[in-house]
Amino acid sequence: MTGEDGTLAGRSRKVEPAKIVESAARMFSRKGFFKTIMADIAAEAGIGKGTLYEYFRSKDDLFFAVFEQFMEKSGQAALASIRSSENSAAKRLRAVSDVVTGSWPEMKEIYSLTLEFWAAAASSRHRDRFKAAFKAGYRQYRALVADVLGQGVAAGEFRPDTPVDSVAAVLVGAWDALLLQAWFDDSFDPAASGRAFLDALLRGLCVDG
Amino acid sequence: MTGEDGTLAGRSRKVEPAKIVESAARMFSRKGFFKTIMADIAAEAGIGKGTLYEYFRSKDDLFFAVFEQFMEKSGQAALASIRSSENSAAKRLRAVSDVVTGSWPEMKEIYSLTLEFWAAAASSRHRDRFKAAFKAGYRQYRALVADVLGQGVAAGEFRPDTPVDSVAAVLVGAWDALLLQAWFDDSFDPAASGRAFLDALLRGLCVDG
Amino acid sequence: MTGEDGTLAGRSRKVEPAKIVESAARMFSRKGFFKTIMADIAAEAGIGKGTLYEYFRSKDDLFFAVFEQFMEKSGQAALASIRSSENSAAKRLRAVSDVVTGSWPEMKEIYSLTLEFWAAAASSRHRDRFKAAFKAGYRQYRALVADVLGQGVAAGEFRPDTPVDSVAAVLVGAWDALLLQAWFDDSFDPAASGRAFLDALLRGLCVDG
Amino acid sequence: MTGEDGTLAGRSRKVEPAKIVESAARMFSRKGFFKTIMADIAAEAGIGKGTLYEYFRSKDDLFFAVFEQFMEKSGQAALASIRSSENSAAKRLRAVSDVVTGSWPEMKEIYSLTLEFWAAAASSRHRDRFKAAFKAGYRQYRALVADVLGQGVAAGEFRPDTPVDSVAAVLVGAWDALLLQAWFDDSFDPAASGRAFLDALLRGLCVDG
DNA sequence: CATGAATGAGGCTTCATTCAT
DNA sequence: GATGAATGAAGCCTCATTCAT
Repeated sequence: MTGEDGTLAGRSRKVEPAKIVESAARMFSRKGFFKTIMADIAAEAGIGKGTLYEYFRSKDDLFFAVFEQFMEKSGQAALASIRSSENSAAKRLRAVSDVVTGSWPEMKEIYSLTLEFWAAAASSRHRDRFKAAFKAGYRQYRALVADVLGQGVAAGEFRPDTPVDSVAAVLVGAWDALLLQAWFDDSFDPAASGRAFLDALLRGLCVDG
Repeated sequence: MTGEDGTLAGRSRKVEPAKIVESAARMFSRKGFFKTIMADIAAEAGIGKGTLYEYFRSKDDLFFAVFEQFMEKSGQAALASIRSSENSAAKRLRAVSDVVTGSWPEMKEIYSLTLEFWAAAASSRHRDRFKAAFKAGYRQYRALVADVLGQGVAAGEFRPDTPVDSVAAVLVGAWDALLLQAWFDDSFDPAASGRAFLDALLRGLCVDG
Repeated sequence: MTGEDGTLAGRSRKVEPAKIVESAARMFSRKGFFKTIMADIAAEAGIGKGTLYEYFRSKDDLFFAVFEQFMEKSGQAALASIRSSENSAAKRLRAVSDVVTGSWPEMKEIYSLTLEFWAAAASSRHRDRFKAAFKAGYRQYRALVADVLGQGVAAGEFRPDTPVDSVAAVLVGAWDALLLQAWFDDSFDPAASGRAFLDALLRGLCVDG
Repeated sequence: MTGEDGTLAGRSRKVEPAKIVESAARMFSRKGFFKTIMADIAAEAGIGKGTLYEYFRSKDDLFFAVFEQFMEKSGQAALASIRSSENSAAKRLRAVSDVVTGSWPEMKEIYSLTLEFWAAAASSRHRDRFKAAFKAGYRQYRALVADVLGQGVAAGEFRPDTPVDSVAAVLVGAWDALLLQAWFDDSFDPAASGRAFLDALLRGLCVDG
C-alpha cells in the first residue's frame, strides 16, 4: 500500500505539513491574512480544522511558516539566476532581470502574498521577525547584485566610479517595483520595461556619457 | 464657554471630518487596518464611537478615505517637485529624487500606511477601487517622469534612443523601493542611494558609454 | 420616563451589574462553573452575550465577582447573628447555630455555589485569590466565635480551661459540615443536629463532667 | 526483551487500570477536573491517549472511578481506626480524630480531590451517583461514630441523654471541616484543634457540667 | 448632531473522542 | 491490545455597527 516514495495509495493518513503551508499560501494570497479563516485553509487542504493545530500553534505561526517558505523559494530563484554561467557582468545582470521579471505570469497569482508579508512586517504580532527577515533578505540580495557590479568594475567592464551599492539597491528595488506596477496594471509589461531600462542604465542617459 | 484652562472652547461643536481621517490615518499606520478598532480611532480623534458613523458609512469606507487623502497628498508633493523651475531635465530628475527620498525622516512614521494600502489593494472589500487608484496614480506618475525624460531627449540632453517609458517606470518604482528598503533597514539611506544611482544612470555604467 | 429612584419605566437601557452577578450566581449554582457558558448567563440576565464583557473582563472575573458578593453576604449574616443581643455566651452560640443551620431551606438552592468556590480555590486561575479570601474569612469567623467563647470564660460561664480557639474552629467547621451533609442527604436536618450537638457540647459527654 | 538501559522490560505489556486511576487522581488533584485533559493523564500514566478509552468509556467515567477508589480508601482508613482495640469509647473517638486529622501532612497534596468531588456532586454528569455515594458514605460514617457513642452511653461512660446521632454528625463533619480550614490556612493545625476540641466536648464547656 | 451602551455574528482555539494502523 | 493523528463540536471573546437618549 505504500509506494517507494513513502506516499500512501489513496487518501494518506498522515498529513503533510508542506501541504498545509501550500494551502495556506493559496488562501492567504487569495483573501489576505485577516479575511482568510482557519476553516478556509483546512478546507483547501482537505483536512479538519483541528488538524491545523497539530502542526502550527496558531494562525500567526502558520502565516509565518508560509512566509519562511516563500522567502526561501525566492532566495533560491534569485541565487540561481545570479550564478548563471554568463561571463560578462552586464549579461548576468540581464539574466537576473529577465528571470525575475519574466516569471511574472506564474508569479502573478500569488503576488499578493508579497503585499501581505510587507503589511505583516508592519503590524503582525511577529512584525519584528518579518522585518528582520526582510532586512536580511534585502541585504543579501543587494550584496549579490553589488558583487556582480563589482566584478564588472574590476574587469574593466563598468566605469570605476560606479556606486555599486547604490546601483544594486535600486536594481533590487526596481525588480520589486516593476512587479508591483504590473500587479496594479495588467497592461504593464515588467519584463520589457526591465530589459529596456537595464540597457539604458548600462549605456547611460546623457549624450556625453 | 471658556474651559477651565482659560482657553476658549476651541474644539468646535462641529466635528471635522478631516480630523477623523487624520486620526484614522495615525491609528491605521500604527496598528494596521485590522488591528485598529473603531474605538481606537474615536479615542484618537477625541470623539464618540458613534460619531464616526455620522461621517463614514463603515470602517472600510473610512480606510478608503484615508487612502484617498494620502494619494492626493503624495501626488501633490510629487507634482510640485517635478514642476520645479530647474531647466535641465537631469536637474529636475535629481530634484524629484531628492524630494521623494529626502522626505524619508518625516515619512518614516507613517510609511506603514503605504504597506497597508498595498495589502488592501489585494484583499480589501474595496480592492478594485484601491487597485484602480494605484493604477491611475502610477500611470500619471510614470507619465510625468516620462515627460521630463522626453523633454530631455527633445532638448538633446538625453540620448535619442532613451526608452523613456521604461526608465520612467523604473525611476518611479525605485523611489518606492528605496523607501521600502529603508523601512526594513534603519541603516539604509534612501536619499544617498537614490542620488548616487541617478548620477550613474545619467552617465551610464559601461565604460564605452 | 425616569422614576425618582433613577430606574427607567419599562426595559431599562442601562444594565445593572448586580443583576448580571445574580444571574451568573444562579447559573453557576445550577450547572457549575465549567458547564455554565456565557450564553447561559446572558440569557438568564436577559441581555446580550457581548454585554457581559462590558462589565466583566472574562468568565473567570465574573465568577470571582459572584464569589466576592457571596462572601460579603455570608459574612454579614454571620456577623449579625453573632452580635445578637443575647447576654449569655451559650445563648449567643445557640443563636448563631440556629441562624446558620436554620437558613438551610433558603440556602439549599444556591448551596452548590459554595462547592464551586471551594473547588475554584483549588484549580481556578484565581485560585490564590480564592484561597486568600477563604483563609481570611475563616480566620475572622473563628475569631468572632472564639471571642464569644472567651467572653463566656471571662464571665465564669464556661470552664476556664476551655480551648477557645479549637472549639471555635470546630464550631465554625461544624456549621459548614452540617450544611454539606444536608446537601447530600435530604433527610438530614442540620438545624436539629446543630442544636442538639451544641447542648451536648455545653454540658459535656462524660458522666463525671 | 531487554531495554537499552539493561533493565528488563519492566512495564508489563498489559496496562494496569489501577495505574491509570492513580495517574488520573494525581492530575485531577493537581489541576482540577476540567483543566485536566486526557493527554495529561495518559502522559502521567506513560501510556497512549487512546489506551485510556480501552479501560474507561469517558473522562467522566474515569473521574468517577477515581472517586470510587478514593471513597473506598477513605472508608477503610476510617473503619480501621474506629475498630481500634481501645476499650473506652472516649479513647476510640480520640483515636479516630488523631488518625483523620493526623494524616493531614500526607493528605494535603491530594486534598483538593475532595473539593473536586464535592463540586462534581453538584454539577458533574454523574452528579446523582456522586451525591448518592457521599450520602451513603456519610451515613455509614455517622453510624459508625454513633455506634461508638452509643456503646459509651451503654457502658455508662457517656451521659445517657447524649444525642448520639447529632454528635456523630458534627464529629464527622468537624473532621472534614478542620481539614478544609487547614487547606486554606497553612498555619492552622487540624490535629491539635481536633484533639483539644474532643477533650472539651467530653468534659463539657459549662462550669456546672 | 453626538454619544456610548448594547449587541450578536463570527473567529480562533481547545480537547474529548474515534479509528486506521 | 495499544497508539496517536485526525477531527469537529463547542466555547470564549472581539468588535463593527446600531439606536435610544
